[in-house]
Amino acid sequence: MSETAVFSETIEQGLSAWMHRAFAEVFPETDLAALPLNVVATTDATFGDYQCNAAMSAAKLLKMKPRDVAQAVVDRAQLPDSVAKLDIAGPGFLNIHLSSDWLARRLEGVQADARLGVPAAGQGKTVILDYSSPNVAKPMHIGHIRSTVIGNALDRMHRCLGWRVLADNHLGDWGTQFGLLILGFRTFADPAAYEASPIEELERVYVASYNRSKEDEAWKTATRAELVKLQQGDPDNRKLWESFIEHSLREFDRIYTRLGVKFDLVRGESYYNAQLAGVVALLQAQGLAEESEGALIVKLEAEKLTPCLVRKSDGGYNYATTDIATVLGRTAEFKPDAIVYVTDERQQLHFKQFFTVCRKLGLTTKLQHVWFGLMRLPEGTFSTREGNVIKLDRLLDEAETRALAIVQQTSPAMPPEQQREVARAVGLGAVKYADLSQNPQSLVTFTWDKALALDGNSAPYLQYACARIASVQDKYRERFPGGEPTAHPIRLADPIERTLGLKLLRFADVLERAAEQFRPNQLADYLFDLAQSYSSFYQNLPFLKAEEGVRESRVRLCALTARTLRCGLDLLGIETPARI
RNA sequence: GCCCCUGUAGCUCAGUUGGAUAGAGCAUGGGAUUUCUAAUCCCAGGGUCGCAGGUUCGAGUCCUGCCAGGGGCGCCA
Repeated sequence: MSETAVFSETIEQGLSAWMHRAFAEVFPETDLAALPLNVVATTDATFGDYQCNAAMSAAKLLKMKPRDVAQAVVDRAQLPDSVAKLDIAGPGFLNIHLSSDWLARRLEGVQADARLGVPAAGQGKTVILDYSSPNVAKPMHIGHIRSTVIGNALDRMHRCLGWRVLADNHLGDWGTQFGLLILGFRTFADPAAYEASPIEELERVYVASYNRSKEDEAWKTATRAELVKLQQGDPDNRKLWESFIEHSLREFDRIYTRLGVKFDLVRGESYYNAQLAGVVALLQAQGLAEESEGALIVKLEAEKLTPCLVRKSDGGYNYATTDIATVLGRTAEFKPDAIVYVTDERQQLHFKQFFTVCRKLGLTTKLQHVWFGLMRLPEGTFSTREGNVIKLDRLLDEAETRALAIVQQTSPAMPPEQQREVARAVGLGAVKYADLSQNPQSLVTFTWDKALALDGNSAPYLQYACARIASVQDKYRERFPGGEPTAHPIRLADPIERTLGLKLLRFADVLERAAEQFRPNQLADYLFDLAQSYSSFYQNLPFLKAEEGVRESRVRLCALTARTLRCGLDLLGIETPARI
């Protein structure tokens, strides 16, 4: 959606602006700028379509009773074309009833708009999204899916809103693990196995080397020496390191292709190596860093944070230094308005520390840590070292297998090739949706049944709704050849179709809020709600058998629903097969 | 010991940043199909929002304390 926006504001934004004007006109002597005068959708349709709660919060400032404030607004506010009725309920709720005719015209406008009524809120702004970021030489497992899938949804959502997005895969391609890997590789690796299945072999080597380091001090020292050699540019170690990265990237790319994830930049930690000494020098020059126990730290006592370590006592640098160098590099090169990191909850303190250090360096770019709950197994956490990981490939395979069984059962007439294609989209969609429909910050315990749910609030339900609509459109063309739905106006006569129309028009508001709050689950919730409204509409109202005019209006609502669902699912990285 | 997060129906989870009678899905019970894809729809039961105080017109949401679980706390990332 790169076209110029037709709609400069959403419905909530339009109504909120109206309420601002109304309050300013009715109470010109009081400054209400600090109050939240925004309009939101009602929680219950019986109250109306949208509501404004400002009268109650303004009451104290105005030294009036909340109901009197509301009454004054109702008495004196000019109703815009969109509003049919404004009334008061309870302690002072202002309930807004939109004109059905206005809604219908708006729906027609949205249908004609390539951007589905979504304003380009991010036009001219740049955001760098740092997500996925797996460690080289380790397999991608179910713990990586959250960062990848959530990050990619945020990526797509921001692009849709007109942002210039730079998705950067900040690979873990530098650090202590390479000492273990290099020595381990020379000692334990099987070249044939490495050729055949590089990551698996590297994983085996890593675990063996790690285990030995725990019981063999000499081994541990030797791995450190290999790391130092690598960092000093030793050609042999360098060559091995490059080989690890190359093989890992090939494997990662295969999974990213499978997941439909693309990055604009793949710059690992090693990309910033040359800048690390300069970062530390800068911190020292500004008097921010000081020596402590042989290491160099930035004290953050005023911020009530523990110190941030920027250089180890052995002279090596660690991740805080790398992250600072990365921010400095990114701001210099791309001038972003925001940099967003998507990682698990364990890194909260680290980001607080390193954001604070960035502020002390005078950096003003918005820095945002979007964290999500760590994925656990029912029996506890998992790790490569423990060897109890569930690999991402296996999860995706299992998803497709389960979906295929259902496709074969419900669509036996479909050609096998197409069944597999549908099962692929449905299975992957189910896995992604299971993650995206949840508040990112909630704790997640992995179970197969939960991750692969194919019924209820799940991607297949939404995909099914899309497939039904495609079928409706086919039937329409078949039975009414030459019929042109858009030649007829949209009407919202029945309450069920009015509800559907109202929900369709909320898309832009939901998308903006979900992106602003970095919460794809708000979009997922909305899509499910929309699909439920559609299913109810589909089940309870005839359209192909309705009279001309009503029929076309309903077919248009179907078409707009399909586009909204497709667009929304696409923003979540979920495909919608034409048929299921 | 200190800091962060989580606690909502039998289970899995939402809850638009303080709004109206706390909502979905799964599971359970009942109903709907000669007609647009039944992976559907309609209806019902099911709640001390961890516990106790506080703030105010109004608290699942904010503040304090406690309980339970998870995570973190300078040389891993």
